[in-house]
Formats: sequence, C-alpha cells, structure tokens
Amino acid sequence: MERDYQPQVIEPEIQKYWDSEQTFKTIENPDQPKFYCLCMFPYPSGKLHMGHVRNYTIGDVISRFMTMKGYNVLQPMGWDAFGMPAENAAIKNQQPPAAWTYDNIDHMRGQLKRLGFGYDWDRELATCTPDYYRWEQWLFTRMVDKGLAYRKKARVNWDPVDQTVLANEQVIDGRGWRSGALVEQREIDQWFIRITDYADELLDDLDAVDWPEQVKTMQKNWIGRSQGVEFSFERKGSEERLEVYTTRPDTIMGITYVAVAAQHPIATQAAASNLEIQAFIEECAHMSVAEADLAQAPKRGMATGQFVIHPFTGEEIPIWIGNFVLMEYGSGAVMAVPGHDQRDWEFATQYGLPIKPVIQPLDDDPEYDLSEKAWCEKTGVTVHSGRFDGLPFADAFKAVAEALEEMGIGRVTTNYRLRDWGVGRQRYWGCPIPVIHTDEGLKTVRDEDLPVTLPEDVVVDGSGSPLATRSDFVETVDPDTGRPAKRETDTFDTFMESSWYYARFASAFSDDAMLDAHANHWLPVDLYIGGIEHAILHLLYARFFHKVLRDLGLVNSDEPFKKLLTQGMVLKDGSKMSKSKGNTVDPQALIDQYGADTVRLFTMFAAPPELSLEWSDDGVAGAHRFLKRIHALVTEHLDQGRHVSNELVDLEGLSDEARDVYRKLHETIAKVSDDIGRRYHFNTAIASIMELTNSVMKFDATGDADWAVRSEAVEAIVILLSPITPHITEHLWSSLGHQNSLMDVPWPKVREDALTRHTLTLVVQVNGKLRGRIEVPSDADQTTILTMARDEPQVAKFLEGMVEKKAIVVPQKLVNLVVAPA
RNA sequence: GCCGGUGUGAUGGAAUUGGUAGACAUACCGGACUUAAAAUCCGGAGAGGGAAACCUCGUGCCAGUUCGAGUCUGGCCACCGGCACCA
Repeated sequence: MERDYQPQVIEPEIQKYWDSEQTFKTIENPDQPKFYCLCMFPYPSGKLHMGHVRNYTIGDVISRFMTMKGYNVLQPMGWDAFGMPAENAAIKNQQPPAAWTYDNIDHMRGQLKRLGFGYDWDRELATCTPDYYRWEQWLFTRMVDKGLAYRKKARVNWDPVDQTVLANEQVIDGRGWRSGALVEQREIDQWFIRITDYADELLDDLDAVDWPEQVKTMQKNWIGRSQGVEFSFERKGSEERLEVYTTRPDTIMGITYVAVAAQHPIATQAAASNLEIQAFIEECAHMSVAEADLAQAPKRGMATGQFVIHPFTGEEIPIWIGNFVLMEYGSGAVMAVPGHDQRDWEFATQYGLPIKPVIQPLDDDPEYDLSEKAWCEKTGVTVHSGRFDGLPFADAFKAVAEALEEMGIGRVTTNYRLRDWGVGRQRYWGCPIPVIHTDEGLKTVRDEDLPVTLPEDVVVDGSGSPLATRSDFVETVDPDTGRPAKRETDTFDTFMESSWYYARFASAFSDDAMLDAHANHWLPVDLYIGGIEHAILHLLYARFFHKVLRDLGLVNSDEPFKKLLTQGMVLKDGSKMSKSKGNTVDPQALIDQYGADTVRLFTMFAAPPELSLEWSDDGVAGAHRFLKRIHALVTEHLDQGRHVSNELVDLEGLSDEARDVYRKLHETIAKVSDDIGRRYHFNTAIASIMELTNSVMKFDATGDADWAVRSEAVEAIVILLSPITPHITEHLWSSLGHQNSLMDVPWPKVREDALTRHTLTLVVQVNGKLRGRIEVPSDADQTTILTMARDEPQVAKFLEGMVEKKAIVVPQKLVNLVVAPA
C-alpha cells in the first residue's frame, strides 16, 4: 500500500471500478424495499456551483446509506434545460441556445461524474429534447380536452424598444435591463391552467406529507383559502353594479370608500372623460407587474367622481382608484374600512377620507386608537352598526351575509389567494405549445402529430421571438380542413418541465407512453432534496401536476414527494455567491487541488443541510487533513500486521481501556446511523466519526483482544465514512483485504451489550447552578443518588445554612437541589 | 409591504424531548521534530476576577413562564429566502 493519500490517483480508479461493475444501475426487485431519492435537477448554466455540490452530495450520501441498508435505490439525474439564460447567452455569443445548452450539459455531466455521485446514468434526461417534451405536449392537450386549460388576458412587462416581453427580473427600477426603456404593462392572450380547481386538495393534502412545517405553512398561506362574502353595490347613475369581495363583512357599516384597481372597467370609464385620471392610470401602467414592487410602491389613488350606494344605509360612497388594489385577486375592487384594515387606514389618512369605528374591543385595549392605526382584531363587537350592533365577529359575519343574501346581492364564498397558472411565454427556448390557429379557431395538435419540434438552428438577437419569423415552423395545415393554419409561437413556462420529471425518471424507458407501470413502483419519491427557494412555486406546481396525472390514470398516488429536505444556501463572506459580487468559489478548482472526497466532506461537515453554509477555504484544508489522518490510520494499522476481520469481540475479556474504545465504537455506529438515516445531520455524524478516530489513534493495542477491538473500529470508521467520502473508503476497504465494494457491505449494527455502563456521571445543581458531579452506579435508586449529591463536598458547601425546599432528579442526567436560607 | 426562516466563542457549528452551553473542526498561541521552513504530532484557550481552589457573567435586544430557558411565550432589532415571467 502506498504511503501517502493521493486522491488524484485513487478517485479516477475507483470511478472506473464502479463503472465497470455497474454499481449504480437501478435494481427493481419487488421483494425488496424501494427508496427513490431525488435531488432537484440543475439548470445547465455552464458549470456546477457550490449549491449543486452541496445538494447532490446530500442526496448521494443518503442514497449510498440506504443501499447499504438493503434498499433498492433509485437515484437519477437530468437537466432542466429550457430557460432564459440560454437565450441571453445566445445573444451574447451568437451561439444558438441548443448548442450552448448541450455543451453545458456535457461539461456538467463530467463534473458530476468526477464528484463520484452514484447516479443511474441510463435514466438521464434533458427537458429540451423532443423525446421528453412530447409527453408534456401530449399532457397539455389532455388538459385542454378536460377544460383544465383555457385562454385569458394577462398583463406582461413590455419593452417598447426591444419589442419584447420581459421577465420580472429583467425589469430594473421600472426599465428594461437591456434597452433601459421605461417598461409598460400590456395585456395579451395567454394560456392558463386551472390550478385553482385543485386548491382545496392542494391545501388539505399538505397534512399527508412529511415536509418541514415552514414549507407547508408557506404553501398554505400562498393558497390562502378564506371565507368571505361576495356582494355587489348599486352604482349611482348606472345600471351596472360593482362587485367586491371581503373577509370582513362584520365591518360593512364602516365603509367610507371603495377602491378599484387601475385596470378595472370603472377606472377605464372614468379616464375617458378625465385627463388627470387618464394620466394616473397611464402612470400605473408603467409599474412592474411584480407583486413585491406593487406592495412596496407608495400608496396612491384618485377619486373617480363616481359613487356606489351603501346596501344598508343608502349613503353615497365614493369610488377611488388605488394602485394597491390587485386586478387579479377577487373582482379587482375592495370595500374600504379604514377603521379596521391597515392598508385602508393608510390610504384614508393620506387622502383625508373619513375613518369610522364599527368594531370595539371587549376590554380596554391600549392598542385601540384609530387616530394612530387601524384596529384589525376579530375579537371585538360591532358598534355604530345599526341593526347589526353588539355582535361578536362570527355572529356579525353571519348576520351581514344573510342580510345581503336576502336582498339578493351577495353570498358567502370561499376565496383563494392562489391564481390560475399562466403557462404561456413569449420566448423561443422552451417547449412549443401544441396548438394551431386555424380559420375555425384554436385547435390542439393531434397525438399522431406530436411532438411539435422546436427548431434548434435559430438566431437569437433579443428582440421578438425567433419562432415567429420562422415560416417553416409557423406555416402549417389544419388537418381537419386541409387549409393553411399557423402554429402557436408561445412556449411553455419552464416550470412545466420540472413539474413531472420526477415521474419520468421512474419510467425512463417508456417509448410509447408518458409513464408506464414502473412509475407506480417507484412513486412517490421517498425523499426530495433541493433549495428552500423552491418552497412554493416549483413544489406547488409539481404537486398539482401529480394530481392531474392521477386523475388521468397515469399514477395512483396523491402526492409526488413523501418527504422533503430543503437545503440552505452556500454563502461566502456572509452573502450569496454570485458573479456580480465576485465571491464565487469554483468547485472544479477544489476538486483539482484536493479531490472530490475532500469537497464532499467539507460541504457535509460545515453545516447541517437546512442552514446556510458559510464557505471557508481553511475548512476545506481541514477536511483534507482529516482524510490524510484516516489514510494514515489505516496504513499504520496494517503495518502492525495484526489486523483481523470479522472477529467477534468478547466483551468479558477486555481491559477497561479497550472496553471504553469498544463502547465508543458502538455509540458512534448508533449516532451516525441516526444522524444520516433519520436526522440528515451529516455534520454531527462526521464529528462523531472524528471523535472515534481520535480515540482509536490514542488506543495503544497490545493483546489479541485489543487488536480485535482495534480492527473492528478501523473497519467501522471506513464503512461509516463511505457514504460521505466514497473513493478513499472504497480504496482503504480493499487495502484491508476485502474483495467486494462497500456498496455491497451491509451497514454496521449496534451491539447493545457494548453500550452498557456500570457507572454514570450525574451533574449536581444547587438552585439551577452547576456545583459538582457525582459518579453513581447505573442502578442506583433515587435516595442513594440524593444522599451522594448532598455529600459531594463542592455541593455541601452551598447547602450550609440552607433549607432544602425541593429536590429534582432527572434520570441519567442531573440532580437539582432547590434551597433557601434557613 | 406581505408570507416563511435565521441569530450561540475570533470563525463554521454542537447541545435531538425544557436539564452540564461551546462537542467536533478552523484560525490563533505554546511545545516537540527540523540547520530552517512546510508537513506532522502533543498541549492551551468564552469573557472578567483570583496565586490557586474556585467565583461571577455569558446563546441578537427587552420582558415573562419554570426548580431549571440557547430551547417555550410576548414585544423589538438585524440579516436571509419567496412574492406568481430567474430557476
């Protein structure tokens, strides 16, 4: 065996060995338990970044661990290959997006292999290939058939100079990122999918998945189911009525104005005869369409000069246009109760509109001061509300709702914050929407004509869609009539591709259907791992798709991801690594310098997965040093020539020191198994292996019994570390005389009899402060423990002149004596 | 703005169910080896006080619950993620 640790020699050798042995080919044996471990697939942006390395190392560690635990593991990898960056790169480099993407995929695949991830590469997929997206097109046509997809107008950011639609991130301070032109809002016809049809199920099924509470809460709030009342106002001098939705009908007597969105027909109508309003609406149309921008913009508004009639008082109430009212939520109009809604309060205060208190707290609430802010609690009773006076929230809600219903102008409804999913994108590098425009209207493309293939030899210059100018793509024929027709040139939102790839991996070899029976063998994904930034959108869309697939009979489960592990970001100097900040760390350079195992070890050791990970070059060097120590430990161990394998250690014959090392060994096995298998806290698993290593290195083995302990410990260290640093351990395993791969070695079992202790150390506190320690027999009773605690000299000191009020004994842990001066 | 998180030594973090705060590392300091340096090995170390034994304080800030709070509750502050066309 060579003396030094040489990762650059070992790692490619081991990777070749795995390759030739087909170590990571998926086994699908119905008699064995299955485990589908999936990491969010990467966008092929060029090269791997540290976030990828972290994500995929977590998945690989768990996959290897589960394989050693006897599971059939499916761990696939693929490419989320459509998207904007390819178009941006194309503009910059005059290279077609397809070529750029495929080059990147080749490079990044090489990097993943160099990191030693155990993927079943036979199942690799790239979403930009027709083999993949044809099934997405097929699914979309089914959605159209079922009425799940429909056309609707939607607002987009329009760059008037580049003549193109901009993504929200391409709008910087209200201007197009390339042209610098003031962005406008435009309404265009778009395809939408009725995700709201599944809103209740998407909400309720959250209870059935093993996901972090915070993610479930975010999704719940995003869906935002609320009980409210929908009703309409009579408009003064108009036949038409104004529809509003409110979750607080109990405050209806406190309405002092009504606010409509700038896109609301009333606003448009008012603008027709008023230049000021026209200018105001025009100004609103120059905002970004992003909700975050709207919510933070200063509240602005303008009176329309029109009025509605209060349904109960008959009072005239002014209609205002407010830039904070969303056209997409409810009916684009709200009744404003400034006394009991903070947003309404701010708007009213700014424009001098009256504030009318109609809810009063039951007890004196120092927070109740309507000249300072609105009081929004639902715990009060109605006042100044005429016939509705004196009612608590639920009763007032009911009474008002019933009254409106009796008048035939309102009803109780369930409303959702969730909106239908707009899936059309006016971009080139995406999956073509399989629709043709014929003289008989819109038609979906027939199954036998799928896929609609995206031409890959295009020139992208940043203005307009390259597809629209490709007559060979656009010009087609209506198969029903034989007359000319035009293809849709919009492509799908790339969230469409990432909403079902997890299922395709399980059914990767199916040529004649989107999914086959293998999908149900593997699904749902047992563990899904990815960035917390996907907590809402991607995960919600994928859950929705899964339910659609289920309703089409393609899968038989309700949820796609049984368990979810969300990883934090990789930071450097306290902030997210990014090119613009110039604080990126290229994993490739580290692999070249230290090898894949060191990079894997550092990223797993530096922090638990869900926390952000602060990058440290020194930390990487430290991880490498540890691997050198492990290498030296095994080398020196073998040098002694007394290594034994598979020898059952006889506990009775051990010295105290050997017994301690042996207990530590089995405690470590228990700890590492729990940390990797249940907690996913790899940093503490590694720390405990380091502790064990330190103990074994200090252990001076003499007799045969000692060497049996030492040998078992050395082998266990190699096995326990193998999911994290698979190359060096595979290499050392073979040095230790084994012929098989560690992937075929069962995960070690804890020997319970090795864990027992004769004595325990208990901490003794006096009034909650640590004052001493006692060594007690592990079977000592409470009286004995208390006597020993009181007699401990350090403790006794603090008991002098005191009366003991109480004594608390926490088994295995501590004693707390509560005393007071006599 | 709204929703969700995070905050512990010089640094990354540990403390899993309310029970020894700082495991394991990194950086640093001292020692061994070396002509020297690197590498490696051994040792030290939260802050303050003390010759020492020990004592006091200490988990972003302010209150509270408890025999006992890093952990639970309320209020603040700072930072991070998401906000529907970034993926």
